[in-house]
Amino acid sequence: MKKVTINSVASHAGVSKKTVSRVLNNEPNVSASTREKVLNTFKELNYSPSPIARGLAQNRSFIIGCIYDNPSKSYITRVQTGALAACQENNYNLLIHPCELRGEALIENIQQLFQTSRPDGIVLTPPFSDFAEVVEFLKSKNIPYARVASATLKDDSITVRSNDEQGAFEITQHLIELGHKQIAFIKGHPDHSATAQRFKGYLRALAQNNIEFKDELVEEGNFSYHSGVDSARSILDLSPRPTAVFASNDYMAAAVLKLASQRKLNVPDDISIAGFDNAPIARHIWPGLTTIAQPVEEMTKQAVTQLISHISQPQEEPYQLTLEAELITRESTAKIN
Amino acid sequence: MKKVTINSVASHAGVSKKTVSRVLNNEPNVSASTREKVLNTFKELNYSPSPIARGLAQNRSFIIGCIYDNPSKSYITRVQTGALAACQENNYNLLIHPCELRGEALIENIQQLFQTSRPDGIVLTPPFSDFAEVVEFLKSKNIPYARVASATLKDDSITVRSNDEQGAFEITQHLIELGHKQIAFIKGHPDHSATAQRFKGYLRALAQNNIEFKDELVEEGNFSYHSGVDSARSILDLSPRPTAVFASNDYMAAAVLKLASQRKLNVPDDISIAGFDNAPIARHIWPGLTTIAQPVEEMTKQAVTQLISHISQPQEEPYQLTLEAELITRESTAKIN
DNA sequence: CTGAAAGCGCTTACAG
DNA sequence: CTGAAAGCGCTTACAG
Repeated sequence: MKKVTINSVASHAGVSKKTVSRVLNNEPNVSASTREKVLNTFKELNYSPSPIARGLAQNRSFIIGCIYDNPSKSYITRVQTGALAACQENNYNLLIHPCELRGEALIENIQQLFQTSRPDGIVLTPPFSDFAEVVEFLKSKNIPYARVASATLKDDSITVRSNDEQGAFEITQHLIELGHKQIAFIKGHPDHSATAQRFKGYLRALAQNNIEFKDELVEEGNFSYHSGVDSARSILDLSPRPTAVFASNDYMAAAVLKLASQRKLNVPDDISIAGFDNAPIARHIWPGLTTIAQPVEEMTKQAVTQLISHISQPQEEPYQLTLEAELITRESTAKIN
Repeated sequence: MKKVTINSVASHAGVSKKTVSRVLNNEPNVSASTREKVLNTFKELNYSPSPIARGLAQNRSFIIGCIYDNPSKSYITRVQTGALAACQENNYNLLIHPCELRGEALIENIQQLFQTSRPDGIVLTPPFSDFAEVVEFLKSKNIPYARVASATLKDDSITVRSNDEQGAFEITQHLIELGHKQIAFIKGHPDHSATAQRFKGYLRALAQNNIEFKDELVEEGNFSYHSGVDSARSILDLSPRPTAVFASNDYMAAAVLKLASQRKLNVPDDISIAGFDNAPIARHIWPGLTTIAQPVEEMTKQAVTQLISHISQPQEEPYQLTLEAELITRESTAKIN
């Protein structure tokens, strides 16, 4: 069977291919009868227009590329969910392209993406949202992009973030209100802007309550479960042992919980544990983790929706939005004994 | 700045565009000096060929589409990891396209994908790997596809599976060897072929050890954590309470563990719990879950690698491979008290 | 309301 | 070893 193209349809329907194209794109200036004739031919020949040909003619691919390098798989899943929602609403498709932030060939890797495909726009997720090198590259290539959860890099592009500093403040405040003063903190990945933001929120809450900051209570993690295990070990070995631990994400908090359980510590009676992100694991373990719910799906959906609308008609005003995070209290935090 | 195309390069280098195309594609029959001249022009003009134009001319997109509908996010993440590895090795890109198996418009949804993009091939993951309607559709459209973890549907296409029945047999055998006879079982999603396979393995182990099968020990889950909670409730309410629970995946097993912990049951002393998949959560919780490690990434990578090679040159022999699953024992299972 | 021509940026098939 | 022509399947810009 031969491939059916706009030409087959045109000749079969006895019209020009321009008219077929008009019907295809719902353009005006086609008589009702002609339109119907063409529509029937579509069905008869089982015609389906080639997106590649349209792409070449219009210089568009209807593809959004998602660039990420994130130790938290569940974060990526949520990003994808949000991005897909926006794409589906707009007849776009989503291409995923993980990159290694610290790889030798980051920019080459992204260039590679554009050599093999040509997304109409890129959604940048942490840590790339704040990575000047990548942002500059996209700008130099004139590729539309949107940034999710950026915090530090000033850039007049589409940006949707949540208030990490405030979230970290609130959860620390929550621990303080429960009577905790010795609150250990596990930092996230140093390349992620959220890491500094969450640390800031922690510091602000301590300061506001006149609690002395102690460097020995702070551990360097990297958002991975594994790094949480290492940090937990150091923290639980401290003497006196802190009465609470605030980890910069739920994976690391889960690691603290696991290690504490292994050591027969009772959570929250012996030690309170809090996380960040409201990842699935936060409610899948026992006790459930007190955490900060970030609207990751919503942030990404908003960012991609704006990106797509910007692609069709570039806007003057850059779209910048900050969504609020929300404290979720579960069983892992309690009043100090 | 004007867009630089094969024409700009050709005229700038003083050759025909066919020659430029030859250099681009590393074809022979270009003199070393000409090749170098063209290569230099590439750099000088910062030329990057248009994948869309090439796609139209070659009728290829260098895109693989991944179709899925899976309640387990971590499974999807692993599928993506494997598919991406294969794509990257072959200069392909990965498009993700979730579908609702039970949505009214499943086929329309997939058709939609082909109206907005045109992947060169499709990788089908559970439950679609065994879904005749989808397979038939792709076949009718002459779209190359590969199936991951299919178990029941006979189809002479590229298929990579793991031995779910044997894995389930082994983990049940493991529980039996620990002295358990009252082993509850939580089924997976009825639309997934793995569900029946895992149940079969459970039954075979019981039979082989002359343990009577009891219907009341079997709960219907759907692979989601939430369904695990419901099933766990019923199981823990049984009297006498089973001494072990084998859940068809780790999420549901984690749910059993959480509920047991909430009820102050000690795992594994009061009750042993086993899962399936070796999802991250299996090692992130305490006690760690005894489970079956399935090589999901490897299965998908193999499937996509074969798919891509089949796209370039269709093979006669269909590629069919079965990988073995492996029992991982952790702290959640122990000798019966 | 309709269509013929040119073009998107490449490759294929052929000629020399 | 090199290139002119035609074509991939659409859209754009223009003419009527």
